[in-house]
Amino acid sequence: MARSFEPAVSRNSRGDRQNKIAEYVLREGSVSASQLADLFDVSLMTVHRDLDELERQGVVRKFRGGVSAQPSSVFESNVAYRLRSAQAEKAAIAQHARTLVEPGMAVMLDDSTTTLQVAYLLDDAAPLTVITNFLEVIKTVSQMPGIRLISLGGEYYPTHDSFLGVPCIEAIESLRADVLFTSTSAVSPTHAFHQEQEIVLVKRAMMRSAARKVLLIDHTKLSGTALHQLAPLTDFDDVVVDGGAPSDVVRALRDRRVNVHIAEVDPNPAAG
Amino acid sequence: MARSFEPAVSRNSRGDRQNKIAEYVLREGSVSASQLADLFDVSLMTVHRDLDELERQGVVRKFRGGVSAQPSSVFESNVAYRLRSAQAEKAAIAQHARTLVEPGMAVMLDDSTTTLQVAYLLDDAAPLTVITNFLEVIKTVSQMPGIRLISLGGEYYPTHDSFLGVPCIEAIESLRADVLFTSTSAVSPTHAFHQEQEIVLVKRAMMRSAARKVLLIDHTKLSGTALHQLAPLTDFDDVVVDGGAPSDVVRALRDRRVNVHIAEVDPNPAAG
DNA sequence: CATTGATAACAGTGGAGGATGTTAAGATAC
DNA sequence: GTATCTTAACATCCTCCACTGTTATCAATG
Repeated sequence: MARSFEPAVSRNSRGDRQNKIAEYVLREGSVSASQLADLFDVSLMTVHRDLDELERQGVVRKFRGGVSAQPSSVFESNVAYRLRSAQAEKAAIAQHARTLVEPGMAVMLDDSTTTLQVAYLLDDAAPLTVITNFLEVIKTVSQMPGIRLISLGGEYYPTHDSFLGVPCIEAIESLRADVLFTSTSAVSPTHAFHQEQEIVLVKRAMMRSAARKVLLIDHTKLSGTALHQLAPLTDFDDVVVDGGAPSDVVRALRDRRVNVHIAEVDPNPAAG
Repeated sequence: MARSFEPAVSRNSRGDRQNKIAEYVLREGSVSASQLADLFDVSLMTVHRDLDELERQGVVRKFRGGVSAQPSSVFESNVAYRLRSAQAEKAAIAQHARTLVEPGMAVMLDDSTTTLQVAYLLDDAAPLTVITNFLEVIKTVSQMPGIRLISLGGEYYPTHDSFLGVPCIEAIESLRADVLFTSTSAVSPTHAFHQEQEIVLVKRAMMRSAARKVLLIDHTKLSGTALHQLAPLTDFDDVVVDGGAPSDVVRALRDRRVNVHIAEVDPNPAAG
């Protein structure tokens, strides 16, 4: 009866091609739709559909005849692209996070793809209480027998697939968790940042309600900033990054008394 | 882009056969597994799997060599069986409920299969706010563009697939809905009942927070009772039943000033 | 101990839905 | 106005997964 709690990943050929298209566009700067159709040996219609998808994700910008890399900042596009493909790193970080969980604990998870990876691994940590506002985590954990699930209510935000707002914060404030796993979109050497006000308020509330606060960050998010400051890094009891983090950045963090853990990427993820 | 929000109904052959098996067992009282395999022309293994499923639903009881109808009370088994098959009635009731919804409203839905049917129909009522504690409704409505979704948090109960408890009630109390659609497991001529304390508390909170309270009841639930009293029927602004309701029962309700609506079952549901 | 029933494990099958291509209609640049 | 690009709509194909059957092992009855 050991079910798999992995996500239902869409067929690879499509995602693969989109990744390659993104890579190509980011490298070349700009390219025509028909060129891409030629290059990847698919119809023009399929290229258009891929480009629509990539544009929706903010990786490229369409114009009549083709696409270009998001002009506002090539760096950001690059980040956006990398975000979609740091799966192995996130899995490694999640594995490390999993070791911090003991049966009987109350675990709080915020809405991020990294904490979702953690959720997939909680199956055999029962008995456990999981608290979250992330619908994808809710769907996953609700299928796990032996895990008590507490949903934080609130208004549903389709862009994050999670519940936010005042009702959510009030729900958080009446709970206490043993450990919080949270992620964010950028960290500087001193602070964690996020671009959305609503999310920042919820994450802060979660931090107030958790005994141990763990920040999960893949290395593509290091050395950046975003609009809103979330918290100083020293407010977290642990910061888990993957092995791709530059050693000087890690050293700088440790110099500032940040408790950094390095999660090495499993070189052979198939042999589970 | 008009997607269907119907449920992913499992292939009919299986459900059909299970219904027929349930029917047969309830009629005969007891039957051997090999008889059933013969009768329905499937393998013994399949019969066992069906019987496991039916036992899980509390419809039959397995013993070595076969199954019998749940001996504790044939009546209840019968109810359990009917509950699974009043789909057409529930759909008709949901259609009627749908006519009470206007764009712009805040609609509250509790956790019941009947209100889930209502949720399926809300797609084209946008803009709309939907408030619910039922995970299946959350999954459905979160896919509907233009509908604002507010999740009531709380502890997840796998048996109901919904969120209950104090956090849920507190969330309800800080909201106000224009209309509440609720269902329950049994109604007498005077009151609505439910067998579980937790559910009753949540439903009562919902009733306090809704301007208009609508009770949705298929006729198999009429003239019964359950452990806990939920509310007098006159507390509801409307009670919607399907056309299968006995006319004397309907008359009795109306004599007691209950505002009963009859939802006729669509004789040709395919021609939508 | 023998016989029958129950379950576990693996393989085959069919159907549903997603992805792609084709065609035609609509939009936009020149 | 024309040519080119884009999108909508439909048909087709393919893949995944739930369902079923078969076989083999395990449990229970007598």
